[in-house]
Amino acid sequence: MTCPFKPRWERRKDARPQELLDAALDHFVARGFAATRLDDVAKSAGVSKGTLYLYFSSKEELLKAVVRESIVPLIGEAELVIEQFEGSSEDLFRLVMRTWWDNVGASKLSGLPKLMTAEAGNFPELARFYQEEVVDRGERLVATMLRRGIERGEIIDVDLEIAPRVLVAPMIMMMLWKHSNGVCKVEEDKLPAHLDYYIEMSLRGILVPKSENKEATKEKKAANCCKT
Amino acid sequence: MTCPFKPRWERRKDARPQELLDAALDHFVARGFAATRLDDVAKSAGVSKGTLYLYFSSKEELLKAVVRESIVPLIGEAELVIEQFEGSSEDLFRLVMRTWWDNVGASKLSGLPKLMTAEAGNFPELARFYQEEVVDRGERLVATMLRRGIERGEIIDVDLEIAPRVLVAPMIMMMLWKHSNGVCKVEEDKLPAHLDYYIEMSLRGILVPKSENKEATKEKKAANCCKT
DNA sequence: TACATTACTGACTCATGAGTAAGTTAATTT
DNA sequence: AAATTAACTTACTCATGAGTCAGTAATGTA
Repeated sequence: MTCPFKPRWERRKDARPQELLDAALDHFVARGFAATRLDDVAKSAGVSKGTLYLYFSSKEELLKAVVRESIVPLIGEAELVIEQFEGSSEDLFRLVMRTWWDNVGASKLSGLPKLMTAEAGNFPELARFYQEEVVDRGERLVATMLRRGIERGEIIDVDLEIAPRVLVAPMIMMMLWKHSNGVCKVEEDKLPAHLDYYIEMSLRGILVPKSENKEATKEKKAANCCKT
Repeated sequence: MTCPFKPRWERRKDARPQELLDAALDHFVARGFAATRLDDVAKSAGVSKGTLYLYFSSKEELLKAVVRESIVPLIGEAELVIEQFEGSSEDLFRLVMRTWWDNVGASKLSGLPKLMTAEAGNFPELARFYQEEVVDRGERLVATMLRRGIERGEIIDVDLEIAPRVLVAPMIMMMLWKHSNGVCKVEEDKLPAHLDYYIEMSLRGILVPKSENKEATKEKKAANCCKT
């Protein structure tokens, strides 16, 4: 069983925390907080439960760390994109939503919304943290994008408190679907089509109608402009 | 302590199951499956844990019963509304969405999506049941409504598989917000405004533009037609 | 190569809560 | 009013898994 040439285990103080966090995210997302066993998390990370406790003082602290460590980098990037962008609101909206999906929705980080939805009630402090550092910041981000569009005369005069939430909802739902095995089984390969559809429909809901500028080429151009 | 004129407990075989289901829904929604104690559920229903086991053979069976008993009546009504409706697609859409919110979103049943999102992974059979009897049926319902509108020339030629999901997503999210304490704390009293906003924005996304029929009264009429 | 350090293990304790069953009391029948 | 039924309670068992800690082995140092 034991190979005489390889040590039974290695000392890798630096790598352990991140490996444990990765494993923990997987388990928490898959089974929920209460139902995940720290023995399993440790095993997935290739260590024993005792080691886990060297790096995280309790199950709850582990959960908090998972949430904290995985969201910090997410929002910053998108904020930069919006600041620096030069083109039309239409293109900016597409860019931001697609980038967000590529970076978050398509990665394992897409499990966070499910985790927070399920566990927010049991961890009020953690919920507040997530609320402030992810949800609020994300909404402000979309509001900024909309304000820019309104000022440029490209987006209708939407409510900057409500519109971001309505716009963001389908994106969050797509992430939830990915992780709620069986509930609303959107086939994995259809999610990109969903994304396009959602983006174009949302745009029709907020853009100043083209017909107010130009009279020709109206028809149903907006409906299938996603097949670039 | 014990009043000599009232019995310490009553025999109410008929009322117990529903009272237990109500209490169970509350606890499951608030804390998740694994974290709810059957002692607490029983206490909320005014009985002891032993009594609970007279009516439900296990914790899992209780969960299944909660989901089954609470969703059956939901969809049927809406299906009828759509069949019988005579007016425009615009009005039908508003009617269906508002009715759904009043009957489900505003009641404690709005906790079901959260519950299923969180626990689907741990209960595959239950997830399949919910998928078939709630999600699929709901999507078909919206698709029927859209098809009707397309045939009447009032709604653009949307994808009948994808569009319903995108349209329904914000509604589900509103229910999730209500029950994820702290995460995206939409103030309870703002939800109706949200609903209106969501409905009108969705309509702009799917309706054949007014300008194709009539040329005057374009401006931004759609933007504030929710203040009937 | 002996020694010191510490990352890591694994077997333990102990609290919790699901499920059980013997006993109790309300209601019903004779 | 005594006997019977069954709805309900209470006190129990037993499995599970979070958290602990004494011991072990990998690595660095002299």
